[in-house]
Amino acid sequence: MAKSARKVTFEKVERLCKERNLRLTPIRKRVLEILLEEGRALGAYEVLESLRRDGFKHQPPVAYRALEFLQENGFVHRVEGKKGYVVCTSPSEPHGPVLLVCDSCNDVKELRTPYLNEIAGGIRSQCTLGSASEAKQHHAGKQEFLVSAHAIEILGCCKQCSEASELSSK
Amino acid sequence: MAKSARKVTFEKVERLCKERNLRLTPIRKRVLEILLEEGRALGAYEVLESLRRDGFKHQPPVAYRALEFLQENGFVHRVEGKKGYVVCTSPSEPHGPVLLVCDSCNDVKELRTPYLNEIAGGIRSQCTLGSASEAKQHHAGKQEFLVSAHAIEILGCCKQCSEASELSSK
DNA sequence: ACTGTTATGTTATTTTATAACAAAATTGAG
DNA sequence: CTCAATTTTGTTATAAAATAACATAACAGT
Repeated sequence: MAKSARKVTFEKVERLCKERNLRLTPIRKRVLEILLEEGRALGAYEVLESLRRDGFKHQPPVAYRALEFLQENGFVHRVEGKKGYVVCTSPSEPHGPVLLVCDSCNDVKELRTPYLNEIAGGIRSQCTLGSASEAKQHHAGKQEFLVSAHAIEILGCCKQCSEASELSSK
Repeated sequence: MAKSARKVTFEKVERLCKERNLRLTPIRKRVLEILLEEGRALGAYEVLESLRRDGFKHQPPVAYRALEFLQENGFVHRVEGKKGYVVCTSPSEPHGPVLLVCDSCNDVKELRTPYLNEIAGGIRSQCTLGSASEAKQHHAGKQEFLVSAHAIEILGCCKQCSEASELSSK
């Protein structure tokens, strides 16, 4: 993520916290910065190590609590497949993420919201039907499955890593 | 999962192993059975506990190795959000799963393959473009992101649990 | 039967995550 | 401001999930 984009995101989160009366305390702010600076999925213990270098307290709960706060309020996403966390690129309203996760460098790119809704909507609409009897239930106002959230992680190789491996194989 | 469906799935995996010269050893077979019997996402240590009850060896690597074998060959899917594993309902050819995961009972329903491909195709087609410059790269045969796999997990509440909580709230 | 390969047995350790409770800081009411 | 309630932080300890490493056993092909 470019430096200017980092700043924009950081200020957006600060603004959102004020609007919502959330306390963006020094630890929470620093954890957000750490994630913004790295750009890739960071594990809680990697965050912890950064906190240690910055002179913050660095027992596991310190990082986990800050990450929990940021995640609950939609400022970061958990990357399940990497047991890590990345900054959300559109924190204005909560959403399930669609993440492109690079397997070699852990870089994460979040797909933009309009497309996200397209996918999520498609999934949601499919969840309630599929056969004649299920369609009937759907019409009766019953749901097969009540969707509350989703996690979509696409694994692969980012542009940088593709190019790097192309070069090295020559 | 109904008993007959379990049997069908089990025999399908046995057949696939023969076709592909894979060794479905007693441990691997038993782990598959355990997952089939439960139907929901089971953690490695839950599998291990079942193995122990069945008189099998039950150190962690025993379960992890069997699960790794089953996963690598497309017979089970990992449920990242639950740190668990479920049996794949269409193991004939490898695919990234689309899973409906119940948050209260860990029941997992895998969406059927045709729909899966629809989603996956949608995601794949979106990965290469998005802006004019990216579209150009696409036409030049370059990819922004090379997709190798995906994990799509929809969280929510299954029918049984919805009905149960409806009853208890009356 | 021999040999290379694959799978299992086993111990130990690493990595990830949370429980529990005390102390400090912050907020809001009076 | 002062007090009480709430939230956040500090800290210790432990739980839960996953893997490293290496020895032994089983198997497959020659």
